[in-house]
Amino acid sequence: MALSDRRESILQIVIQDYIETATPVASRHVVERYALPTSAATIRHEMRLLESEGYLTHPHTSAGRVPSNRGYRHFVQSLMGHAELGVAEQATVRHQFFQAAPAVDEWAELAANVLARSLGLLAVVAPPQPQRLRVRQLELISLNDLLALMIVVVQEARVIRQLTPLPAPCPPEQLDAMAHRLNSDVNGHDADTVRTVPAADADEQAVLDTLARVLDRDVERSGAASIAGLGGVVGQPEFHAEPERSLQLIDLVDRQAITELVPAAALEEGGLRVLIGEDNPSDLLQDCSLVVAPYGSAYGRAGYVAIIGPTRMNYSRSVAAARFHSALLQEMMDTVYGGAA
Amino acid sequence: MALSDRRESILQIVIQDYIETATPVASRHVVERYALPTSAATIRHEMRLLESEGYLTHPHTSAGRVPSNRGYRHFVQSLMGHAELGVAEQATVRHQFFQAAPAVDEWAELAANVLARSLGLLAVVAPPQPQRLRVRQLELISLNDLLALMIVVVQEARVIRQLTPLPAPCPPEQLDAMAHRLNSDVNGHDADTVRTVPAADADEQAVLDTLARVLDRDVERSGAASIAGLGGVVGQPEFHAEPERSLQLIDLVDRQAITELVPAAALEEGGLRVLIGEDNPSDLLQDCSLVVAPYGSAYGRAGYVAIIGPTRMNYSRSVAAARFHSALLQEMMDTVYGGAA
DNA sequence: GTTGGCACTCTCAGAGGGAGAGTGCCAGCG
DNA sequence: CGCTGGCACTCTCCCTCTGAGAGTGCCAAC
Repeated sequence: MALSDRRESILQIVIQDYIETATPVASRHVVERYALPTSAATIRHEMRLLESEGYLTHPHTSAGRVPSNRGYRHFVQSLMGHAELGVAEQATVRHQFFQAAPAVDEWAELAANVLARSLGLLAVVAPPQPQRLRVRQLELISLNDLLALMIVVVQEARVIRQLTPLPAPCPPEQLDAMAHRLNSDVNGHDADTVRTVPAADADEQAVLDTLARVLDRDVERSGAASIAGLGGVVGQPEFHAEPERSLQLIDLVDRQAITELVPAAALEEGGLRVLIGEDNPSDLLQDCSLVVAPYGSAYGRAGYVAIIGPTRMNYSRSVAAARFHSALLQEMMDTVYGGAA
Repeated sequence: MALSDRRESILQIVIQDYIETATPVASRHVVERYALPTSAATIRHEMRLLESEGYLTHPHTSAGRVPSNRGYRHFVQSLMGHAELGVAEQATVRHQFFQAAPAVDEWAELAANVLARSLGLLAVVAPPQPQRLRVRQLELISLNDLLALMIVVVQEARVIRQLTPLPAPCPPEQLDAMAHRLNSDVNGHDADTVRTVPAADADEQAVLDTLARVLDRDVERSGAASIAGLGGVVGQPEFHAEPERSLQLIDLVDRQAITELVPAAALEEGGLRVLIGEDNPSDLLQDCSLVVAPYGSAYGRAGYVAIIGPTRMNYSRSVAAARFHSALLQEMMDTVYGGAA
């Protein structure tokens, strides 16, 4: 059922006002604040119809109107338009990335921090997960005769450090020689092919075993997402009323398990998605919304930029910010990896 | 003023009971639960004296007794004894460290996680901060003609990654040659001496500049502490009553600024310290206690293991765990760096 | 020094009541 | 037919009051 123009703009006003004030919106308030040419009674009448169509709700008889999830969904799809981050803000963010020029692994963290600060919501940024890691350079640093620090630079622009025990004593010069010898053998190899490289002695075997293991392990671990903005989101009024929910969320962030909240299905299509309330599979997010923007699918399982907040979040800003950051991360990855995929 | 034996044991019972139950301890409860050979009235009499001496307090007339900060302090100094972690628990933790054999930078994170889980409190583990970083090995990986990924292995067993723009186009082979050339020039140098190395051309100058900058920058950054257990600590009953305080704490953790709460003075003496309530300089911790165990002072500014929780924390377990983990980290650093300091 | 008894104090939870905020509806008007 | 002002109605919120319960403080007796 299509909504009349006036009804749509009233819906828009109610939603925007509620997003801003977090208190139920009264008919009189709407008329006064937005200087509408109608009376409160008329607005009440329209609101009543909007409610019967499922776009608004009523906490109790004598309260103002609150958007329903259906209302938010309509707002996101048709009403809010296609906002972009302001030019100045875009420039500031780009500056932070290119000026600080952080290490590749820290892009996600920087992005999460910037997003969390600017939106006051929870931001989760997960880097793409390569299917496999290929060795680019192997370094062995002797710590003592029986222990070496292995440093592996992989083609996927990550660096892995790992302590490696050596079964037979191996002085520094010998270790250097081994590293030199192995480098040509393992260059470009992934975990599986590293396992087929023949070893000259027990120490070499130990090094190769460790190498294969860390290449496998880091494929898993690389999914480690950066999280920021917990303080902002649990400070939102909707969390004051329900401390248990805050605790659950805090615990999830604390255990770095927040990624469970982002359903894999949301990443498959490749585009930006907004999950509102019960759209979320997780119980914890039944009163929350999730904005997900995937990126970097060319480099393995896609990474994403996600924003989590109460359903009463500023969708316009959130969507614009998520879109901008995912595009920026995509652009930076393309610069660094080139067509490496 | 010295306490009689009986009064001391009553104080001990009250503190331990309160630590366990988090509710004010009544005289009758003490007699019944601990099967004392006296009547409740006698206990009341003793408690009254303990209160007049400042070891206990009274939330209100008809409530049981609660330890005062002075009481906790006396408990920590004289009553709780010198507990050690159980042998089985020690073995489990050691196993986690040696089995997973995480990279050096991840020790702190692992320690924080283990501590937080086992104590249910906030754990902060900061690695020692070297005064300066010295280059051990420099790698340059060509991303395109104008952009290189610099990887610096420093003697302090850390690895730094940094994107480096190149003012003049530089093909991969040339970059390799430059890295090779520079390696002998910068080996063993710190930021200051790197700045004195002469450059052959603009690209080399750019690389050296970046190198000096990151060596400086990472000295700061290496202080980045690992934090875990936020969920556990804000779940404690003392935080339910004061949501603002929880929010402040959450925000501090979120901003990674929790290290501000650990006063530098506590690290100077070198031994384990317990700061109770108003011992803490921070306002936020007026009702909390902090257990700090420094380690690794031989490798720069000392790192530490810190436990933060309500004053009603299990001091015995916390102190034992902090002591054990700081010793373990010290031991692991000694293994890896040898006498490198 | 220890004990039982008893009055006293304070909290906590639930009930009641008035003020305030907003709606729903109706009758009248352009 | 849509819009408007008016008014009754409902629900929350906050304040107060009250009774039950928990523990202490003190006293007189052992």
